[in-house]
Amino acid sequence: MAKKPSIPKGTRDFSPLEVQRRQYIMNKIQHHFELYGFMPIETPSFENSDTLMGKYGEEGDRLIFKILNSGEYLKKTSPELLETGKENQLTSQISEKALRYDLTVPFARYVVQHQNDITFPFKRYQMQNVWRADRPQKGRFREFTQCDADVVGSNSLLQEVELVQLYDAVFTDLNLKACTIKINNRKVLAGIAQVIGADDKLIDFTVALDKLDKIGKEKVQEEMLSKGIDQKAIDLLDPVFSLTGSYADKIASMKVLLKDSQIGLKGIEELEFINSSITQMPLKSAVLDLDITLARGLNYYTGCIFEVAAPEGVAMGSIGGGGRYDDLTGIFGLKDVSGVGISFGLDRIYLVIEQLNLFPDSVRAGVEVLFINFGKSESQYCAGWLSRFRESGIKTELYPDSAKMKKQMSYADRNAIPYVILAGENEINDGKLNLKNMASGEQLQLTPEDIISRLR
RNA sequence: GUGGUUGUAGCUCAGUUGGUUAGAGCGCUGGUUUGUGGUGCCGGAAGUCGCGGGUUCGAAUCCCGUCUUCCACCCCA
Repeated sequence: MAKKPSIPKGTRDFSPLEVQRRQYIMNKIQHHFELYGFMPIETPSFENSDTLMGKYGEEGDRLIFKILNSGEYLKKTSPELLETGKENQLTSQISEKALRYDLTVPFARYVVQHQNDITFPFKRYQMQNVWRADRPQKGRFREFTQCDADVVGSNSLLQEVELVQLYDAVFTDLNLKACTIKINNRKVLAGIAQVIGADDKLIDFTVALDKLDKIGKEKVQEEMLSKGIDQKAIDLLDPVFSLTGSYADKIASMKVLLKDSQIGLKGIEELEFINSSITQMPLKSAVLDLDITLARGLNYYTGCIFEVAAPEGVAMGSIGGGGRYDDLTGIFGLKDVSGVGISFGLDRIYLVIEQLNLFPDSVRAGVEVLFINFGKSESQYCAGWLSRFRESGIKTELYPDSAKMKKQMSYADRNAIPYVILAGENEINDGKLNLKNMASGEQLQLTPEDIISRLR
């Protein structure tokens, strides 16, 4: 046998059942996107490199899949550059295109490029693959699907409120109870950094703080120290480390800490508004939780940030994330257009639903009815009814060969086809069909019309 | 990018201190009354033991390299 073919690491094939289940999730998400007034768009799988590079931070740039130029790609570069190995310069010379890393940046590019055709505020959704040159691990792939909904051209905090409700609506519909929607605000983080006198270390500070629930207070403090944040500043952070209680309690203590930071208080005010709005229209199954340590999110976020954690007991990274970005389109030359959006991680949601056994049995591939093939004349008799069944919306197939009954029956069995129809000489003479229920074994001689009305 | 882990039939895995034709279960396939599947019984096909190199009389087994799997870190959906 020839060497077995394979696929690149971090990619997957999907079986019929898996595709069916992915579509089940996507259909729910799409349904709610549209209920909330979002319109679909699609963008190319790859963009010009300069559209993507520099938007996700240094780490992000490293993880962008670059596409090698076609033709004589070394022509533009010089031997010296190859020798010295200055990768950044070299990459930009031999690669001018890259696979998209997320859907938000291409969307910002889309908005700027088509600004004259767009009526603001513009609400779009997009469900497409993205690629990251990451090392695969649990729930992490190099090719995966994101489902994004964003609004650009509105500063209103009502958008944030709606997006929280949208998260809740989708997860409720997927029967994924008790997801935690964590919320924080970049302004609050900036405020804290300001108050402790570490404005210039904002990124290091937030990255370290983000790890609090994972590695604990001591380790976080160590990391901050090692990044050059001084002990006095870290001492000032104590109230943040020991923040407990309800959303409102946390807000109250943060107000005290941030009393001298204008930007910090602005962030608190935003968080307060969202909470009071949600309190008036309670979520159906998700929990909104203020998490001051939540810092992640890409470079471009400026206001509220979101992250969704799977239900308790499921070990999985975040299954969704998003936030407000005030100036993403500014990078592409369109000022003063604020955007806010959320993303659903299809692949991780799939894994969570699978682990919790929440895929409905009705989500399955394959037909509902198999006609057993008894031979040429019998299958011709069936052929007419096949079309009638299909026109009635019943997924139907005829076994292609007049193979042994055993083989045909076990085909039905293994494909979990619920009904089999036997039509041999006797049935043809009576003008009937023999309908067999595979689960119960029950068999009935019925007219084709009877069967259609039963199955429809 | 860092650290660890894995790779033997289609699938899940055994394989003893390196020693004759590499095994099991499941699956596949044929038979078991010629119009009846999921359980039984009997038979069969299928693996240059991830790939490349090395040590050895001899390597699935030891060494080196490489790719792959999975996990943690970094980062993220």
